[in-house]
Amino acid sequence: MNRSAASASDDPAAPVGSRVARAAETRERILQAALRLFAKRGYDGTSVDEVVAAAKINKRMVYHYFASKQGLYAAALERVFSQLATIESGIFTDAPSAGVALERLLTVYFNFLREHPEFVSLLLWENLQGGRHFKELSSAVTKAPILDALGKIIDQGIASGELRPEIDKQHMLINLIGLCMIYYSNQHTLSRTVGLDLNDPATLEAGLQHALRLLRHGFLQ
Amino acid sequence: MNRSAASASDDPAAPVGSRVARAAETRERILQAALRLFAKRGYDGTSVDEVVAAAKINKRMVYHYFASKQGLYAAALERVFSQLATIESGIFTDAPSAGVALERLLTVYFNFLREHPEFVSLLLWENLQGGRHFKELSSAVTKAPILDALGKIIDQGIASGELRPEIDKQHMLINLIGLCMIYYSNQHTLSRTVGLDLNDPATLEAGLQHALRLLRHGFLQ
Amino acid sequence: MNRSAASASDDPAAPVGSRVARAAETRERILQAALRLFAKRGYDGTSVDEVVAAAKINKRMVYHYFASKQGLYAAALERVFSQLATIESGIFTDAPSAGVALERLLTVYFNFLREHPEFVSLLLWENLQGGRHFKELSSAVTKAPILDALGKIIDQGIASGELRPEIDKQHMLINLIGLCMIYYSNQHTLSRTVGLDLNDPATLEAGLQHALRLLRHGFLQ
Amino acid sequence: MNRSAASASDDPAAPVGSRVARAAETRERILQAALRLFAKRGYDGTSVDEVVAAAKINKRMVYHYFASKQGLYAAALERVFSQLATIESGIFTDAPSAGVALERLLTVYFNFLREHPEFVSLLLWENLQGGRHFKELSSAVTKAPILDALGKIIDQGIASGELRPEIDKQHMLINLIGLCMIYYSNQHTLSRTVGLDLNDPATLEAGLQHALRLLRHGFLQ
DNA sequence: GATGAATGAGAATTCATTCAT
DNA sequence: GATGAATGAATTCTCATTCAT
Repeated sequence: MNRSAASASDDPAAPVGSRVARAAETRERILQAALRLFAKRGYDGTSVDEVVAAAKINKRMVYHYFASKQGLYAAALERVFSQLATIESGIFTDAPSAGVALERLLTVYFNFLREHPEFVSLLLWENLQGGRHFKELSSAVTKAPILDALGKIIDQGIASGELRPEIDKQHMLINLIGLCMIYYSNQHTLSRTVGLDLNDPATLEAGLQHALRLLRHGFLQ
Repeated sequence: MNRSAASASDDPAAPVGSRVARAAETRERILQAALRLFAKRGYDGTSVDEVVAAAKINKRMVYHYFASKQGLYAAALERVFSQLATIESGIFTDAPSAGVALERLLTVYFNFLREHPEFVSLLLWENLQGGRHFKELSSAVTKAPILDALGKIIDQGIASGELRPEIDKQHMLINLIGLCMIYYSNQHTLSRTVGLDLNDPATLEAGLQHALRLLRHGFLQ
Repeated sequence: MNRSAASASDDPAAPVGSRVARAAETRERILQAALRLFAKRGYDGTSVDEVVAAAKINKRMVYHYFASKQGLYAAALERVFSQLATIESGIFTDAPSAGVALERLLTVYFNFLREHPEFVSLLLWENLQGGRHFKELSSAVTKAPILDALGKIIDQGIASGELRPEIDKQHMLINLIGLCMIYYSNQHTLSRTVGLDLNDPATLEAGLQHALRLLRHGFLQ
Repeated sequence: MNRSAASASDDPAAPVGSRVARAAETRERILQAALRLFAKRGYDGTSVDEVVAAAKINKRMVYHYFASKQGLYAAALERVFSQLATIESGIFTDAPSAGVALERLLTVYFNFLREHPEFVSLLLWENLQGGRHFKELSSAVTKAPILDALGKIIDQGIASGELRPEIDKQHMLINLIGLCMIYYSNQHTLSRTVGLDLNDPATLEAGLQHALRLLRHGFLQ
């Protein structure tokens, strides 16, 4: 968090103000502007000119650093995904039980989505486009690092009799993500459909608690 | 030919083959083409020319019937939402218990999404665009007709002691939708992230069963 | 000759001033402008904007009628080649002898090139580009219609003992074209290299006569 | 590496590996790349970036050594023309007769064109552009060195009665060049028009022989 | 109701050239 | 001498929309 995305100019080998530093800064400015605009308006809804205007750079630089609009989009996608990796650490390691670990995961993921709307947006845009660019990313970025840990937790929980034995780690992860994602992916339509303001922090908090209880107990008494 | 996809030409006041009928058919052809293209490529990714080519009509007709590209998109959105109304009937009315009713709702919704990919797509496109057009639609279309029925079911279930008392009808509906939607909204990225082919019917069926069990029991033994 | 290239608006079915007529006129104006500019500056040296400015039409019309810059170039190439077909008629039909026929051909071709600089230019540009677009043209346009007639003339001339027996119709045609073409294809460099103004009609006339004599007698006494 | 294509690094004053030598080598690499690309794609079809990529040098170097793209083109043109000077030597000096000398000239020129396609290309590009850059070259390069020798040969041939007296040295040279050049300048279009593969060495050899016979005897028996 | 030609603004991308280091 | 980042104008082509018929 204190290691900002624009780390390029923090490189000690590239002193502030040097050509290399300013170049990296330019690249980063473009990427940030693109990230914001792609998230807000999608790939087709964003023009290179808008990115250029937002980043206050010469248009040619976009092609200098990213080769094409598609390349710029791919870079933005990669950047946003690498943020997700910050979640994993410490969720499971010191959890007193499998149940607590799963609840922590739901909580952390729910809050991550709230704090990273560009992640949600880019993820959905990408899926709507058939996941084209996502397929090009290295699996280091796209693989859920949580999955392995989650598998162990679930195995232990089942073995100890804490968790129901039919639980599958892959579908469990999807369930967890679905319970969180829906509050952000369908925020605008759901707000109207169910008559709740899903932009209101209190509503979101209530949603998280509701999902946690569902997870723990199901709906049955 | 006289049994077009849409209901327009079925209007008894518009005899088949009449000018009025052909006019309605033209309108319907445009709307169907737009629906498909908007779902596939989104608003910005679809050009009026593509719709015109797909519908095999004169470009001017789009503006005749829908005034603008935005109008066409709104019509497509409305059409796709009206499909959702087909769900409600008969889910709750003859359910033996509240639990069964909720499980039925999850099942029906899950399968509805599978069979209506354009609904999923347009819904997500719309949310990504801030729900602008959705807000313009009449609440007859956007209100979840299930919500009232769901509320009664839940109230009864809680009263009878079948359901846990903290269950909230609005968040419950969101939970249900989230458990279903995630399989379609994030199909492409999740397939890679968790290593499952979410396009495979068997995988989807397993996902539905997993969600149903979670709903019923939670994860705890 | 009195059937101008812009024949579209002469179509009796399309009265002058009608929409169809004006549309054809627009297409023709674009083609004429393109012809002139491509001949003068080549494919890469000509911008669509320049064509648009010269034709005084909206840029979109170029793509409406010719789909792409390449399509426009191909149309120009085809147009210029169809002009060549005007040569053939009556060169050989009433020639008193094979020798006279060959000399007439040289003369007519030489003068055709003089009067059709765009033909020369486009032909050379096309060869420099590897003949790409030429290959796409229908053979009706690209086949030398003279070749068959020339073959007969030469056969008769050889049979009657008028012509040397080793003469080959294909290489003979190439020789004839080469003797003419060089005066136009290399006009600027040759003018300086040999110290003649190849733009001067008198010089060109002298060149034609020199080529005719060479053709008739060779250089030997 | 120390035997570069150009003569620059052979300069004894610039020892191999010295800064001067490497500088000359850089210049030469640029020139060679430019030569090849200008010949293949023409002036407008070649971008400085392509030259830079082909020569694997820094873009700034082009401007350092050649001031501008035009300067680079002029240098390429000059280089290619200086190759032509290699023809002259020894064609006429020991020819047994004027006729043999002319035939040798045709043969040598024909083969020179075959072996120097960049010469043909650049020559034609230049003519199509109106000979602009050619006019800027020093006459040492552009003057046909053969012309004087050819004049003497022809004068002697006419005087001795070997050659026809109306032969003009300038038009004669043009005739000779035309008979050769056409096989290369119009290679692609003629191949299709006359139905011969002008890329085939055997066809070219037949063409040369045909031209030689025409030169010697004309077409008449 | 239906047609297709026409428009001008804007799309992504590339151009030759210069700058600071 | 050599580097590569930076520039602004120009490139081909597409956009949503309107016009006259």
